[in-house]
Amino acid sequence: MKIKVFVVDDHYMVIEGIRSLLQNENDIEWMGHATNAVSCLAFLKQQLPDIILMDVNLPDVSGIELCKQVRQLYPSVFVLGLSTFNQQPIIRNMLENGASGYVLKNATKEELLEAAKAVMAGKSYLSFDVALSLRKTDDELPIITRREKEILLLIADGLTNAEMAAKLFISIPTVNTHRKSLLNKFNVNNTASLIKLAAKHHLI
Amino acid sequence: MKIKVFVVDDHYMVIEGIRSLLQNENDIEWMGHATNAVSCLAFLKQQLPDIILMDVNLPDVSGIELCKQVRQLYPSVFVLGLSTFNQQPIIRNMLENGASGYVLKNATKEELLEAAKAVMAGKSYLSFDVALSLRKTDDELPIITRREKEILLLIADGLTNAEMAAKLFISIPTVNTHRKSLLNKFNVNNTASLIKLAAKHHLI
DNA sequence: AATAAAATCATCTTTTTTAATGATTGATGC
DNA sequence: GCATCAATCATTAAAAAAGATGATTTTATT
Repeated sequence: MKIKVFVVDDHYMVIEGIRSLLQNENDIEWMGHATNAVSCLAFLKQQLPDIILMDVNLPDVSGIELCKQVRQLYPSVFVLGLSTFNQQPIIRNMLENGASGYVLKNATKEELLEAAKAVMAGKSYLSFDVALSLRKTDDELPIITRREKEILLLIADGLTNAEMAAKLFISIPTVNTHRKSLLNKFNVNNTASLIKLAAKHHLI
Repeated sequence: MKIKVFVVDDHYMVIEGIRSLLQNENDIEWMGHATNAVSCLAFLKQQLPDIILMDVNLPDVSGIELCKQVRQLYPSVFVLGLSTFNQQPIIRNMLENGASGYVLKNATKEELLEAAKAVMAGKSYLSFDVALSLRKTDDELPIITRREKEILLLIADGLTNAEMAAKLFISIPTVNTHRKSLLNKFNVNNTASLIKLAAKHHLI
């Protein structure tokens, strides 16, 4: 029984690369590809693969959203996240939305096959670097509350405390409190460092 | 006379994709690949391709640096930049360091061939989106001076004006002046917006 | 050599942020 | 029901950034 694989990625080179890597594998059946979320969903109405290799950066809908939809509509289809960068929040998000694993684009053929087989066996698979960085992140990225995140985004948009207070219907001292706890949690001394860190972790 | 092509990219999928796309082309001779700058330079000591397809994000040295070195050591070898994202400052930098063009990783086989031929004919080639965004950038990304850039980096590192002044052996008002002209040039009102914008454009 | 651009410094004012402390209310989880 | 945490607000003060203007000295560029 071959593993039916489908790829969603907006880069032809990557699609072609995966196809080329897997084409002579006896265990793999290539079902085709899509370059965006819409055509991926259209394809799934016709046929169901066993595994979708899914890039997280798609031109229309984000891979995270697509992953969520696919898993809801077709629970039998496993999703393997795929991307160039080792971005913890995104990877975390993919996994929370039903992805069975995550491989980076520098994966070898062997790693791809290993991942596919692990997923088909009901296990999950993470590239070594991904697993490593996910573990590290737990310690490094502070846990911030809903409200703090909201404030963070507004700070990044350049609002002053007064503007945020008006926008959120709360008092200026309250905004200030959240702001201070952000600085505390991220262990920085001023807005500049805060925004830089947040940008680095793709929070804004 | 076939065009001899060599690829430098740290993603196997991309290398394999390009190889697969070009392998049946009569005009193209595949010379091999490297996954980092060091092995690329090692290869060039043995043989010289006509064109190097070069990713800008390499694990050891940046593509920009590698491009510069290759062009200095082997002026007959053309470099075509290659990357996932349409990052204006990086692209600009590659071109300034001798690259003959730039293609995105969602390029089709046709586009790759067109780019290769253009480069061999002494022309330069830019993906449509790249050309578009480079033109747009001229208006959108302000030109900042050396000193301003220096200040920008220090602000992002969380230094206060006083700390920067001490570090750069200049007065606090001077730091302030640079800081204000940064806000002016980026057309923002405060540090938060400035850092966010700078991060977006990969300046910090 | 002349012009323009960059880097430097000064003064003064206003706005904003950061800091330090304390306190109340409501929700969540055990 | 009790403990914990999130979210709210208050007061006061110091530090920092932002805004407005003007001026001098290097450094590039033509």
